Amino acid sequence: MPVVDTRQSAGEKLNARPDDQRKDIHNSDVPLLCRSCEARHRGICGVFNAEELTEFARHTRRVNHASGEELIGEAAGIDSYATILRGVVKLTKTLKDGRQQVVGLQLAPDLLGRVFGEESRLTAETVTDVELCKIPRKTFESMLAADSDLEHRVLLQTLRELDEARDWMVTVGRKTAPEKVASFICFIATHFHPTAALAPGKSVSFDLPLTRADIADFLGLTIETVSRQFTRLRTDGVISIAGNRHIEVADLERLRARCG
Amino acid sequence: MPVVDTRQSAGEKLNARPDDQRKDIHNSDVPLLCRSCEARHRGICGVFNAEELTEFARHTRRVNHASGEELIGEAAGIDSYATILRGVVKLTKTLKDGRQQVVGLQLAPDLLGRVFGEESRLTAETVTDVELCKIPRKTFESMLAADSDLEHRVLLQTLRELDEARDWMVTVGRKTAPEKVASFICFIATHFHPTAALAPGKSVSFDLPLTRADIADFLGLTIETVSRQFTRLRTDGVISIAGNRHIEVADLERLRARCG
DNA sequence: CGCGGATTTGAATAGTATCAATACAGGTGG
DNA sequence: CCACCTGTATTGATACTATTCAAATCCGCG
Repeated sequence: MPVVDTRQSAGEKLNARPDDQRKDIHNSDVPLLCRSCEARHRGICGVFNAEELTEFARHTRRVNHASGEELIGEAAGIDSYATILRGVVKLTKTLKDGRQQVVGLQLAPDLLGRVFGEESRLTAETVTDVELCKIPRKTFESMLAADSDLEHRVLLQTLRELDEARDWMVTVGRKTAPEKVASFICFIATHFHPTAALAPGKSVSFDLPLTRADIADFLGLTIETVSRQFTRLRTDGVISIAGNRHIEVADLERLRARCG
Repeated sequence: MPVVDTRQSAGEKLNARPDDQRKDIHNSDVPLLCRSCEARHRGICGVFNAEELTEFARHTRRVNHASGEELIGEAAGIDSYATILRGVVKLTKTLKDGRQQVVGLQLAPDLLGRVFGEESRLTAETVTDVELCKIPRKTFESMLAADSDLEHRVLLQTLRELDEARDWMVTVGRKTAPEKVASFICFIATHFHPTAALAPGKSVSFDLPLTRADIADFLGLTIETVSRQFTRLRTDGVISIAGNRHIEVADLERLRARCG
């Protein structure tokens, strides 16, 4: 079953803080680069006022990555953190013989990088074109040590990731292949296109950010099984598929009924 | 593969803070209840100096629970947090038809309860006799808001839980039944009996805190399959079993070789 | 010692993986 | 604009792992 997205309530919690009005008044002083940035409101840097943001932006650097690039390798040293501005990143773990498991999906405005970790315990790889706002590791860590509001936001994101990971453990560990695939489509529909979830009865359509191979690695299945389940959902009239990636869900409730 | 336990380094990080010596000088002022408490050093309350601890202890209450008791129900309101002083607690999620997945195991000195969560998204159940140090929800949350060191410790625990959850996703999603069971025994040996991990070549023995049913729910298998794999490990001479629960691992490396 | 729950063992079955071949989509260059 | 080409996805036949159902055995405990 899909997670309740805590981002909304997290934002409210922070916006309720007393010093927040001041931040809004200084809106016009925010760095040019940040002014149109969505992450500034919902992401990690949302805790900063104009002054802090200027200082922060001095160290950041926007970087683009094509789909399929490895951002962080397993057991690689971490030299920077990044906020995702656009696109989707998959977090994977790989066994010695090559079997792979996707352990998380991140998108704007998530923070990328395991805080307080000496080295990465997983691989981060882009699955779409991605735009990042990078900041050097040391810089971010000292800001984190100095700013407990910033650390608070990191905690909120970490808690959300933990909730999500645990939801997926149920799906991966206890659901059947048909249920897994239905759950995956539900997950994408509700998390990547939040408006969809709010229109019960209406049809929802979107592009899957992942290949069948990625979906298989996410669900602990093979590509063939994933494909067969997509076909089954299509022939049963629960979804329609256009050009492999584009999915239209006629009725989310009917899909949910198949999630176990 | 087992996680590197971050508790040690977390403790060091905090102990390195400048105000820490002061805390030690006042050791004799710590509340009687806390003085012999292991959790005070490694757990959440390790951030407090004597004064703070006295204030903290004014709100806490020690509670005992027998094995098999439900501490928090799924979708139940949370009215208190607790530090585990002794015993093991399993965190589970259940599908509508009763299929269950264990999504985490907690033991002393872990904090029990999803911070900033309106209601629990999982069930917490004791699997051994358990002793808790409970504190009312509101009290703990206001301390959390006021004390960023406390929040820092919560963040460290959350990060550790996230790492662990992701490790298990690989095991549950991508390993075979024999590998899953071997991984589980390894996990218990290294996490619940940390000294064991430090004695390569030497035999390790311990009691499993979980029943076959719990292990099955943890690994996404059936009891029968778990049992068969235990038998196989026994007949292969990798482990020996006494009275169902007691396990002796002759050579951890041989067990590790079967973890995939 | 005997009871009840937990565990082990066995045989049959179902579900998913594997191996192999085909079809399709999307991009490239003529 | 179309034909080609490559990587991706689908489909099919078979093998195998883990589940299911059933029965026997073991363990802890009164």
